Amino acid sequence: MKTTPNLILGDCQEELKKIADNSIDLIFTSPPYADSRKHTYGGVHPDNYVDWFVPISEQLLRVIKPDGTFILNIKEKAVNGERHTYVIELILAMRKQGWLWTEEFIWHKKNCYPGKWPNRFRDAWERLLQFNKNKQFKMYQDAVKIPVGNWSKTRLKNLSETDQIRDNAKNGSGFGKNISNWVGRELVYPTNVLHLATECNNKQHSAAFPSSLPEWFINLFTLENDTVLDPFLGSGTTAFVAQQMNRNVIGIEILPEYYKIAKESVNDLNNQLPLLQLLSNESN
Amino acid sequence: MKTTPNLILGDCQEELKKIADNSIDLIFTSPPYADSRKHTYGGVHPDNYVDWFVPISEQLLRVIKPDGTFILNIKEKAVNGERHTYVIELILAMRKQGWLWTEEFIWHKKNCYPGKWPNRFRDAWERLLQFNKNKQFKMYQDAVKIPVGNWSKTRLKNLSETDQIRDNAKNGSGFGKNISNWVGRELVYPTNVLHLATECNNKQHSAAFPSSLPEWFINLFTLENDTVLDPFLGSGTTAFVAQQMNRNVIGIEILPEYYKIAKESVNDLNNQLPLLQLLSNESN
DNA sequence: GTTCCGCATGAATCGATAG
DNA sequence: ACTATCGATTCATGCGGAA
Repeated sequence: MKTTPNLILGDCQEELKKIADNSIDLIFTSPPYADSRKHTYGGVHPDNYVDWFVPISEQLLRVIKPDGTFILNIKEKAVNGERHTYVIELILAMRKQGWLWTEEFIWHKKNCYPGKWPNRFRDAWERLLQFNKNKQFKMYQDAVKIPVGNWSKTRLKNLSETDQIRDNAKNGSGFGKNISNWVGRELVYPTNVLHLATECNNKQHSAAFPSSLPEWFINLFTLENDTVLDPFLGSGTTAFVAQQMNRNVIGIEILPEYYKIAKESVNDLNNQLPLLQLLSNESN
Repeated sequence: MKTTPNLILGDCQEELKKIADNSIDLIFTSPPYADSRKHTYGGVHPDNYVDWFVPISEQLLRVIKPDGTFILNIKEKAVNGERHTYVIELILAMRKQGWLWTEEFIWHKKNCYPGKWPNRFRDAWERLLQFNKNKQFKMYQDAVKIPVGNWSKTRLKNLSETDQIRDNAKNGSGFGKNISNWVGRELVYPTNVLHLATECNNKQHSAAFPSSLPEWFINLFTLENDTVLDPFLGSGTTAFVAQQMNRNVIGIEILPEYYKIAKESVNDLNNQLPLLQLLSNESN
């Protein structure tokens, strides 16, 4: 039974306090990056980022189930010619709080646009930090198996490497269908590097991450009817995907304009459920 | 003019002291990972790793030129179900020494070690931490340009005006990336994600990393006749490649058996220079 | 001379067992 | 209780031999 998503307009620092202890199976979020969305979120300065986040992660530690998982999508900015250290300092601070730093996944952004700076290349990856409350946690590895790599040797030899990797892209034209033919063949477990396009399907608003990113972790760490929390909802990608996957959703967003977008996108989903579920099945 | 590689048998902690200040253009090294090569290197315990490395990085800071670069290939182990924090603590410690943490490249290992565990997937990436002495450093970006991939070719073809507008609005920095500038170009700059396979199958000496890894950074950060240092030479991949690329080489290795392998491989190179240069040109 | 198949081999990690 | 060792698990790669 699917419940209506619980989308909350408010400051997550306050709203999280209203959530019960040990009630969340998965937290997936992409907090506002330091100093980037200055005009929208008030712009947390990199030097203050850890102090700003630690009270929030303390609440997250309280509300997550003992066998739940927290996935934090984050990447440090280059400040003054250096990578800033607030992310790695945050890891150390959260461990002091009691979080276990279980793993670090890499999101390799395949299709970011070319760019040039005198002293660095395009940043094509982000961290997906996995934190847990305990060493034992739920993980459904079979839910994210991928086709065995041998196909590159045998069948798709003529295709270029970039073409072969395009299986993750949503624009399932062309080779997407070819790959689906091989899915039934043999499946292997993936690695801790995710190849995903940055493209977002939503035409109106650009999300911070593609829907396949939360989708992958929701599959990996939750079952249907589990509860997914995103304390920095943004335009609502996590909530939309989780709802689509028959998970319970709690989302918190401080900005009315983003909240409105998220709310509408989830409402659309509820109204058009049959169609969208069909599409989702097709894309699998 | 190429000089004979200066390969030194000894403890780099001592041998580094004999190298002149501000004399090295690029340091590329892959130190023994914590607790791994126990049988060979004596196995630095993860908890002691930072204390062990800091005196070495202090020497490296002394010998590197003001506009030189230090690339550190490293990855934390999983200890007790968690990723250990010695790598991120090392970054903080080296910054206190005066190093700038300029960038973090990702080496995505296409063929990583197999295995299955209840709580994690296979580890398919390693860090390539870039440190510099000053904000201004030498970087020859054109030397590592890559042919534009098929994906971006098709993407650029289909690029609509709204796509450009949306992208400019997204980063909002006013640094509008004019995509049309890239149409028709043969070569583009790479990103900070490197996609390489490990060379696990070389008969005699299986290197920790493929030769294309040091090759890429040597191209990026040095010119011919510059000096490359590897204080943990191992089987000598860095020295071999640097010598092949007409760079001066200093390599330090503490273990006689590895030292011997490195020495022989570089000697082979010197004797068969014409052939190997031919091969190297062909592989480019 | 090609292509194909079999096979050994890794910067691994966990859990159990032994001292 | 804490540390050290060992077996089981798993897959991309490149070599060598065979068709």
